[in-house]
Amino acid sequence: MKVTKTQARENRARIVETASTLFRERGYDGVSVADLMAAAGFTHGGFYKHFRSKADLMAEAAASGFSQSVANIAGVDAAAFIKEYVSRKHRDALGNGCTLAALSGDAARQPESIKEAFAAGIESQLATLEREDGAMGKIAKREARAKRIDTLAHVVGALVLSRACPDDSPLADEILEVCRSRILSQK
Amino acid sequence: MKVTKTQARENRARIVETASTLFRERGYDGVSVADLMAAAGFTHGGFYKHFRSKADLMAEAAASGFSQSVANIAGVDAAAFIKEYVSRKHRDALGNGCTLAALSGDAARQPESIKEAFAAGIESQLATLEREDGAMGKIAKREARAKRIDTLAHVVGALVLSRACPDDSPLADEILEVCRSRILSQK
DNA sequence: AGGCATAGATGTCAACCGTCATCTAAAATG
DNA sequence: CATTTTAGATGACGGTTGACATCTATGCCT
Repeated sequence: MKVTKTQARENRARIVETASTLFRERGYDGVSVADLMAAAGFTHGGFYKHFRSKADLMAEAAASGFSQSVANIAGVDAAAFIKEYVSRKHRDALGNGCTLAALSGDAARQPESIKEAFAAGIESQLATLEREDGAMGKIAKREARAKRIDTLAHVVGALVLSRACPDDSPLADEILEVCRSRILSQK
Repeated sequence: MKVTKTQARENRARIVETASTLFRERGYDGVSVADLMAAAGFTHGGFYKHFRSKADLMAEAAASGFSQSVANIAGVDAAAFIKEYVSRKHRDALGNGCTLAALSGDAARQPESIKEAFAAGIESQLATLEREDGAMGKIAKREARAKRIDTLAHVVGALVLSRACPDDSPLADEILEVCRSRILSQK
């Protein structure tokens, strides 16, 4: 059955959003096109009317995940960001959490087009963390960027490591708590 | 054809080692049992004479990767470890690099038995980094462990993020260099 | 030396993969 | 209102997946 042009665009967006969540939960190889379309409420056939390939969707879904993250952290200061990011709640919310933490490992083995989406996602994440700009010299500016990159890597590493531990294991929580307090104090 | 008992044990070990490398390169879902056995020089049929399932092998391969890492960093001091870990060479050596950096993202979606192998791997990694023990009070000891956990998360995050960027992209190198110098200086 | 146990080869299984050709019914266009 | 366009459904394709049953030839134990 056919559908309004606007409806079709909405459906497409729904596929991308569903994919974004599903990929974070199960990884790129853990989600088939048929799974995905079923989760979005369609049969698998229509997929290729919207996307040229699964890889194309992977890149779009990543971009969607990043812009969702950016929207979530817009307006919060560095300390609040760290506290939310390095938390049990975030760790246990795989499908709705940060795309970087959930899929960077997978992205490393994917085609260049997806890595480009990740690089763009990292940059936009860094730009959003930029809260204390104002008047700054060149050196201070470079230093501020370095600090943001370093902090981002740090929080991602903490989350990734904690998630690799068994659910509810002491080590998983210890990693989170230790890293959270240390990242905050050295900011 | 049958084979000596020792030969069979060697063959089994070869399968585990091959798996350890292949999994790091392509992820758990990116390596089929047939691929793996072929890479180790066998046909796929014999696999289930050695392992109860693919998941069983995944856990063993992870353990093998961790003990390889531990052997590599035994005897080096913290600064040298950081310099080697957060380097282009390590980043570009996926199959021979740290299992934590290559597969933690995948492990998060795997059965509990594999996460247990990762938790054990993290602990042994921490124990190996323990170089400056000597006489220490309880508080100092806890502080030292916290520092090691924090550093491990930090270096893993740096590598994971750098690998998610396009090959030879400026951002990939920037992340590595920024994080390396910052982790070293704040040690 | 002879029978048993077993490593590995071979082949098969149903389920699944990404991709696409085809059909359809309704929306868009005129 | 007639024509063209197209979103989505259906179904099929060649290939691959993890798993396992079977066979065979050989090392092992008595």
